Amino acid sequence: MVYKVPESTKIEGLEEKWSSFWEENNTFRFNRANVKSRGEVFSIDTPPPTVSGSLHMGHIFSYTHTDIVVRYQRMNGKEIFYPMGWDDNGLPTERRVQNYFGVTCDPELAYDANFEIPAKPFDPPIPISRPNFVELCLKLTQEDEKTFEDLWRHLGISVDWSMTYATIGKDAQRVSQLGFLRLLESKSAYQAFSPTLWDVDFKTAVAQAELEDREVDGAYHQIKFYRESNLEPVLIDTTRPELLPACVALVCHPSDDRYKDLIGHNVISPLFKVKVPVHAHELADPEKGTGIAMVCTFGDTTDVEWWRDLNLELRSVVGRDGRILPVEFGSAGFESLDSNGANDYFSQIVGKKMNQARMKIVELLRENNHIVGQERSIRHAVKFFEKGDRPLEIVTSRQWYIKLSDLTEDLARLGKELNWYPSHMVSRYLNWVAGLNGDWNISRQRYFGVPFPLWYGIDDSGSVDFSSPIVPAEADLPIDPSTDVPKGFNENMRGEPGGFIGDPDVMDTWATSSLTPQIAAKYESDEELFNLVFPMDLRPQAHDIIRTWLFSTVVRSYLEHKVLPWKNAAISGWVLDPDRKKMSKSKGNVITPMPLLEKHGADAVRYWSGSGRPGVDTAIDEGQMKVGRRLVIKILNASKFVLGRVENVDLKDFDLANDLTPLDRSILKILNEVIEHSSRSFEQFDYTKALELTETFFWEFCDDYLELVKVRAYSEEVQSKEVMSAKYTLKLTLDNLIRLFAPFLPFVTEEVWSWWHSSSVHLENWPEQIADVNGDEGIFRTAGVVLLEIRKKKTQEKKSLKFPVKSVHVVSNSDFIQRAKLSLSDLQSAGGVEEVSFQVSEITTAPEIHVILD
RNA sequence: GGGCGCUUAGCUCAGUUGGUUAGAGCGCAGCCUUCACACGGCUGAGGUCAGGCGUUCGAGUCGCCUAGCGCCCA
Repeated sequence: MVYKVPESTKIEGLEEKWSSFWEENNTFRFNRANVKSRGEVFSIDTPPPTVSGSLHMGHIFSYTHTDIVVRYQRMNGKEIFYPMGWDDNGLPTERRVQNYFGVTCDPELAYDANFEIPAKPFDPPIPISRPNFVELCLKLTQEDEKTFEDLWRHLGISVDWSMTYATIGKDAQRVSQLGFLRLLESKSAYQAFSPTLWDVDFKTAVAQAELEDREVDGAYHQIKFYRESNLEPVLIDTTRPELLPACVALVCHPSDDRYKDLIGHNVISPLFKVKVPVHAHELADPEKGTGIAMVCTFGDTTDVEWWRDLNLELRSVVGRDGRILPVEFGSAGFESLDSNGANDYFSQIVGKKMNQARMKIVELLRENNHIVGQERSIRHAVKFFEKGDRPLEIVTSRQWYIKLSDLTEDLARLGKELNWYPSHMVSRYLNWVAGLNGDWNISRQRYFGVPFPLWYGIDDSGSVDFSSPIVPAEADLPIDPSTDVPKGFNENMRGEPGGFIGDPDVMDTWATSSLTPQIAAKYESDEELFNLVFPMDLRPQAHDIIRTWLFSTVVRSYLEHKVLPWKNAAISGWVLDPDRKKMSKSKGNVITPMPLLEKHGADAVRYWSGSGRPGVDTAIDEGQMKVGRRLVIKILNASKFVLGRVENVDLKDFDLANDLTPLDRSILKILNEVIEHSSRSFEQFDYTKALELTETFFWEFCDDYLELVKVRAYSEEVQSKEVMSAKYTLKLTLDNLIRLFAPFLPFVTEEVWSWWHSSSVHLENWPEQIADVNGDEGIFRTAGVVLLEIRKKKTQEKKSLKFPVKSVHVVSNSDFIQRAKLSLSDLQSAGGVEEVSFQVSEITTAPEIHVILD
């Protein structure tokens, strides 16, 4: 074809030009017709980004790493299965919808078909029905997805946009519900009425993986209990005096002599006069407070352990809204030695929020002389929902769980079987698995999520029978139990005696997100596809979601398929702000990607990303982006030069062994090494090394090789072996360099490639070593050393680089001189050297090169 | 408290299985408008490899200890 080398090169506009070219030509479509076996596919399971959040540089960073590897694998002959998912399921979306439209969800309301989206948010917020609310969620997430997709296209992420999925989409619902029914069948899922960590603002249960310890201010209050036998006071320290009415026992350490005589006896609580037993338990810390603690149902997770281990009574006083529940002292479970007094005190805190109840109880204790001394301020770790603002409470409720307790050994083994990049990340996973302290609660009392595909029968007396759920047929999935009706019932039996109700809860987002390999691969709806791509080759993600996303995906894959969901996990680090601080909204140091992409160009931003090794936290560095941009410009210009002189050179016409000069063979030898090392690095997911090797070689190629052969390359003497050798080498080297750079800099490489090809460089073969080169790399290196001395002399003399050189005298060992002689004419023309002389000296360690200017 | 990682030039980072004089880029300084490239190029200065002890003919690299930083878990 006729070369289309532009008169002047320009860097702007490459993103728009080539991203639409790729879209129009379906360049990155997964085509199963090209594939005969699983081995010919490279499949990627990326954790879908949360669309209701904003895109940050961490996304750019991590997704670029993946894309670099993907583009290498594609050129290396693999058919690429690279779908993009959107995580639009769950709380972040609900919260965003509430703020964006000024609405709240009230599940009691009926659907309003005429509901109109407000031009600006309702103020104050108005309640709407659950179906209306879900509609708004879907609408907003679609807009968000568009923004995300635009950014990915701008960045040149080579996903197949025809395979996009959403974690709230029909397929995701089907797979999540199917997965759940299978777990139910295998008894890996069970429901229980038990203490649950509860966020009082979101009004939902929270799982272990969503917890976060935060240091908060608290205060110890020293309260008097009284021995049943002689009413002697027993002092306990507590940070939660408001839970006094929920106290069910006191505990001390079995070896704590101070309280030995109390164990097995009762004490009486102040104010409420409830008789509670004293027990010994290993978890009581003799160093903490007075060494004897009050157990309440429930103040924290230790209370839950004590309650279980010691078979204590249940006295719940904490409501799901975080307020004190009404209870009746004197009734079953709340027996008191003075019911009237207890109810009188309790009436003063009922309905109050925890903080207010605490102040009131302290006041009452103090008035009645049940408190010792002043409160002592402390800072202590308290459990929070990672997205929440108030400490978690523990309430007792019906929840669905996935059993993990008997899986820990298998999960640890699977973790070790996975190839981790970098390898030390496995310890994060093993650490988490070893620390698991319960089963996985997958119920959430929320609205926007995948519903449990279950109904419960209602008996004739009107009470719900949770013990034998009614399940739909797998073929009917997905279903919504709040609108769909189980077989054998009709809609007007909903909520009626003898009828049914749907499970009101939705699944934890992780219960869906843990199935992304199955969702993307269309498990049980496209068996052929699933078998071609699962288990996936690569899971790329950041290290902060090992315990959540990676872990839960391994769990689900093991429970459903008994295998790992992927072969490799590439863990990227975090992006830090330019001062190496973690970026966060509260610090106000978040840097958004689009302005940087527009300022430096996508290739330049990718260049910066590509310099971040797997697992290493990396600071945003605009300097690196500038370097990337300079590299892009250099590629354009060097390509323009090379292609301007080699149009009529046919690479096929050449006999490498006989037609090439020693210098030309030398640079090709070095190119071969770059190809070999770069490929090997890519196989280890060490794209950074591959980039560095290619970049270094490219600069050598430009600075030294192009200069050395310029005169030969300009010649039009097509009969001259030397001239044709230079042109051949230039063309071949450029051809390989562009392909070596393609995974990193998809836009500029495609641009340059288009100057002399009609196809996409991204579908070309990854470079292979050039055969029959037989080069001595020392020849090029030697020429480089001499050239450096010539340039140095000119620089020192403040002369331009084209200033002529009268003579160069080289004193060195015979090896060096022999090599220098083999590129003599190139050296002379590149340096403008009139005369070169050599002197062999085997005692000289470093070569002496004397340059005399005119 | 347990675990993982990091500490190399002013900054950001490479440094293979231990092996001459420890590398790169940025920044800095100086120079060059050169016929691919000023959205450039060339040249240069700059390091007690966190500290200590040990193994070794030889340690940035291996082992132990100490300090500091970051993260994960409890």
